[in-house]
Amino acid sequence: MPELPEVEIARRTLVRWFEGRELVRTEATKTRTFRSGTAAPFAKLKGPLTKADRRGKYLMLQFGDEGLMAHLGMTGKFVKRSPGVDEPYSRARFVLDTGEVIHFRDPRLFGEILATKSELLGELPGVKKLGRDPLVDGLDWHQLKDAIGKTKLDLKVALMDQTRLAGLGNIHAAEALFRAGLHPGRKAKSLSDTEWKALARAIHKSLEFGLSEQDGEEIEYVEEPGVENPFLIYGRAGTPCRKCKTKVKSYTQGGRTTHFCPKCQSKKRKP
DNA sequence: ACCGCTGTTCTCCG
DNA sequence: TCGGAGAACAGCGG
Repeated sequence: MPELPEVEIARRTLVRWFEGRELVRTEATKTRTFRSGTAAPFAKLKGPLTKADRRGKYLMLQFGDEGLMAHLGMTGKFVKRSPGVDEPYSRARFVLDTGEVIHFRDPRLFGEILATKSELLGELPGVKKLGRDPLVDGLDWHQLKDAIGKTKLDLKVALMDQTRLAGLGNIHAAEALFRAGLHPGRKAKSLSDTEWKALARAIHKSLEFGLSEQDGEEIEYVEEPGVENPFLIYGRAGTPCRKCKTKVKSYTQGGRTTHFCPKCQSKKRKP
């Protein structure tokens, strides 16, 4: 259920898994995962992983001239398994020269894989429309203001609009707003420069935190019983705010649940 | 049994 | 053209 940090970790993990290895063959199960394009280019993939890029929540892998776009959707993830071990909800498989298999596992099928010529990866719809990526392109407060400062959208909705800014999802948009002390329902165009600066910093902090949280040998997003919610505001409705103890509230915004602290994130503009 | 969900895209409407 | 709401995709867990 990935946002930028999880996708970036997936990218790094894939690079590690492919290091010094060759892709021997691919296998695809016929599902919605391959909803665009044709099967032929996917079947052709082989050899060393020559490039692994990420833009927003999209992964773009290259095996020489042949490329692969992968989007994890809500429940997609890559896992590496020993030969012969089957993986529930495996939608695509990458067999390495060691015999190990990297599975694209995706129960809900919101994710997508598309193979095409490497040079066409950047032209794919979805990829092409992406806005600035805070890690790949950098994001200072001027750039942030340029990206979302003109829209009438609610601030949180604007932050999640992948065509304006690529990579933030429901969690990290909420986290960044909490760190910046901004109400998610503020209009994006109403921010003061002080607030833009705070928000730009907060975005970087949230993403950094996400990256540090997720770093590990295996990409693992599964919530385990007893493991505490690592986020400052996301998923904390009804519990005391970590900063001020005020009861955290939530409401629906752009079809998604937004969590915020009414005291720390007042609607009042800070000049 | 019903609801919600770390996402995207589409449609319908004003 | 923009923005808002709702649906669709599909499985699982509370």
